[in-house]
Amino acid sequence: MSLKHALLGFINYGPMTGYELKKFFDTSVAHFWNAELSQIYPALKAMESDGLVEMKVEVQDDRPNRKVYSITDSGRCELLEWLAKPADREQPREPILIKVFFGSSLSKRELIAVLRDCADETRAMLSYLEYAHQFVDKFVESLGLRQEGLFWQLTIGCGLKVHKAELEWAEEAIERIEAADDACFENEQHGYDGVIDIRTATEVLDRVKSLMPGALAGPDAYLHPAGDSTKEQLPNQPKTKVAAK
Amino acid sequence: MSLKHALLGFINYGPMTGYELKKFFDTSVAHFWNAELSQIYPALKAMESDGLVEMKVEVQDDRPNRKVYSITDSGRCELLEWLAKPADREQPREPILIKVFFGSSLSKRELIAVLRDCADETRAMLSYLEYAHQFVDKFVESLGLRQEGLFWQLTIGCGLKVHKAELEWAEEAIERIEAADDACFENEQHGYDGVIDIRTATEVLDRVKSLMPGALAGPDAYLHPAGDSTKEQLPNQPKTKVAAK
DNA sequence: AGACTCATGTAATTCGTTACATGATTCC
DNA sequence: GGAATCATGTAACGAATTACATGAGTCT
Repeated sequence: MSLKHALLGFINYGPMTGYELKKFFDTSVAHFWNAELSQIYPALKAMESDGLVEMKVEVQDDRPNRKVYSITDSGRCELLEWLAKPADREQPREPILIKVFFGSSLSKRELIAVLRDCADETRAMLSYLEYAHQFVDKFVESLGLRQEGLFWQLTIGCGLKVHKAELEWAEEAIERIEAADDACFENEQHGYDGVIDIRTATEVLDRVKSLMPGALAGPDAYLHPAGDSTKEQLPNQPKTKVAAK
Repeated sequence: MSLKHALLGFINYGPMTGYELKKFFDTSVAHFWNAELSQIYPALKAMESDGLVEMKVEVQDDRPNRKVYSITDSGRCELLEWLAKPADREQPREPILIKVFFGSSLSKRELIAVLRDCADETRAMLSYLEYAHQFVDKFVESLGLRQEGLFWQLTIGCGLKVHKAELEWAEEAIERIEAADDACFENEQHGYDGVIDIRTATEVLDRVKSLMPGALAGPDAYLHPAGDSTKEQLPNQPKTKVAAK
């Protein structure tokens, strides 16, 4: 669970309330992690009963009381341990690619509209990140936190690089689709039994698979760790199934 | 819900069972969408009662019966409508960036190890995608489906571009961190009250925000749609909050 | 007058993963 | 003999979003 560790990370900067945590999330890690208050409050409660954080109520008369959370030794330990572990990846989910994948069902015009929209959103994201870059500079300067600045800017740099690549792809895709033969589109009006005979397709799938051993066994199959090279196999050396993880 | 529409997309190619759908998922869209059988089966049931697909049982004696789903007119309509709508984006969640963000708590060595691991996984992903590219070529050729090939390869092209960018970033980040001052690391042993005074930080946050109007109002604030330019505002022209979506 | 900020939450629902269950057949 | 393939599912759990609830104070 990354959320709890992200919260721990912020609380490790100094004691905070849930409300403040939400603010920091929105102004710093929003481009790669989001959290709603309705998720933060229960998470803090759970972390408290796990002994990772401690809570103190600050009474206020004009406003609702504040519940200030600070990190415990156990929490700091847990955080450091988690940070040093290799990061696990979330399953990527890109609705835009589903649309492109089944693009043959759309008209050329429609598919291009979808991609243009995607490109626009990506451009908006890039503007945001450029702004965020300057923002962090000013924030870091005002508080005298040059050390943290390096890491914060690295995460923004990642976003910039990746989204630039995405934008380039979308623009290229639009060009390629514009150049494509009209016969590629709106093919839903093929025969009623579908574009593909599934039995045949499944057989071909299996045949191509056996021609390209290891192919599509999942990206993990292509990992050849530097350390233990005992049980790992390269895709060109077929044997049994490649087990990883 | 993209899953149902992805399923519809495949069933639109031709009638299939849940089991076959899982196979097609794993060998074609796995790099941007995953689905478990335990999710596919209930989804198909729901789609059937929604009238998007029809089911016919194919009795088999040696193996369990097959439930073959085919798309209905209503389902095809729903699919086309969904495909033509602008794609919504999933909230990105990148645990690796959380680790980099809080990198000052780690030692230089530890942080670099985490990033190297990330780079390795990205390289594995790239190998997988290059393999997948060839796989699709052979598959498309064997079945005579040049039209679909264009779209399928575009999705792989996206993965290649984006992951290459990610890898480049990781390699650059490692260099930058290696070059960084030692004082940037393991700063958890600062004063007990934390690295930052949260009250001050919050004030600075607000001040920088007011200096950079529109900043960090979220990426949507940077969208200037070509069509209706009435209610949209650019970040340089501060007014009230920018509402979007 | 209306919206936004501060400050806390709960409840319902959706989406997805992991684990469990069954059982014949076929491949190594 | 053990694993994988074919073929169906259910149940429990976890993560995240959306909606609902409260209420004083401040800003425009």
